[in-house]
Amino acid sequence: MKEFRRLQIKLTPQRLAILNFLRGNKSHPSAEDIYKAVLKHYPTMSFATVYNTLEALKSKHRVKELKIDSGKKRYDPDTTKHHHILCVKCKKILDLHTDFKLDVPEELTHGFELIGNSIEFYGLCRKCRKRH
Amino acid sequence: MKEFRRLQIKLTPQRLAILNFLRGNKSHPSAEDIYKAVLKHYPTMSFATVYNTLEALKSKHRVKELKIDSGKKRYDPDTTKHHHILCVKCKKILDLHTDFKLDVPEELTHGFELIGNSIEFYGLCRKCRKRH
DNA sequence: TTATTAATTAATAATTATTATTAACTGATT
DNA sequence: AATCAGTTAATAATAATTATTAATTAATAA
Repeated sequence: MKEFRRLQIKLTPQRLAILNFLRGNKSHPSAEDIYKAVLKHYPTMSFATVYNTLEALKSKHRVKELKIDSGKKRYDPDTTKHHHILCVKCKKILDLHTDFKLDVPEELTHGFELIGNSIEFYGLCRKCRKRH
Repeated sequence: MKEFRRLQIKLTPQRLAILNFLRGNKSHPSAEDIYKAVLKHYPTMSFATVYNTLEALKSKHRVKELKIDSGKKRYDPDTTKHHHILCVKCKKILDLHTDFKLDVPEELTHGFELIGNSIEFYGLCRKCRKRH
């Protein structure tokens, strides 16, 4: 649909399926999560297509890759500025919509041209706290 | 040496070699970087030992695992509170020793018990800026 | 609408990073 | 010096991701 036309990438049923799964999704899924979910409705989906599509969406800033969960990438369709909390036990990720001011003094940037930043919080979610 | 005795893990030449390589090292090496470097002086070193030792040092809070570089873990022997800047092109990581106050309003934590946080900056280093 | 073409799919192989297994070995304690 | 528990290192296994490529398909132009 016109959404994809705006993205300047080809509209395919596979991509539509992935985008539909991601739309409004707050679970911060991994590539595997996406693959498994979309597979149900689209049994010929391949892993390569998931990665291809994520790459396309990433390059169009329609999805953000999170590095918070070491070992695997997690994806977030919400590209507005916000941060995350990871439960170190169950690996659940929740959003944290607050704005933090991070002013870096020029003399500490080592000559870097700063592009962006990300803030992650680590903790124990309610369920995992109960389970001791 | 007594350093290791304090760590309550056995002193072995391999571990000593790894610790010596890490000591004061500001390059934020990956496991492979460490392996290759130590291999020069210690040709029987195995990858498993690098990972074992890193695990041991991590559990004793003598080294911190960084998730800033997606796809691989990087390690930092400086465990004092500080942050990092990653060059998105050459993947160089530099330290940023500034303190940022991150007060998270209770009502936004989703019931999480917060343990810690980390802040990463992304940018282009001087060299990579020049190389357009 | 159809033909063309350039991008995409999906099967598969390859790669990269990490973890697991285990027999031989070795440092620390007795 | 002997014992033993922890460690090494070779290797296999796993997990996540990227690369390859022939067949397919969406977008565009005729």
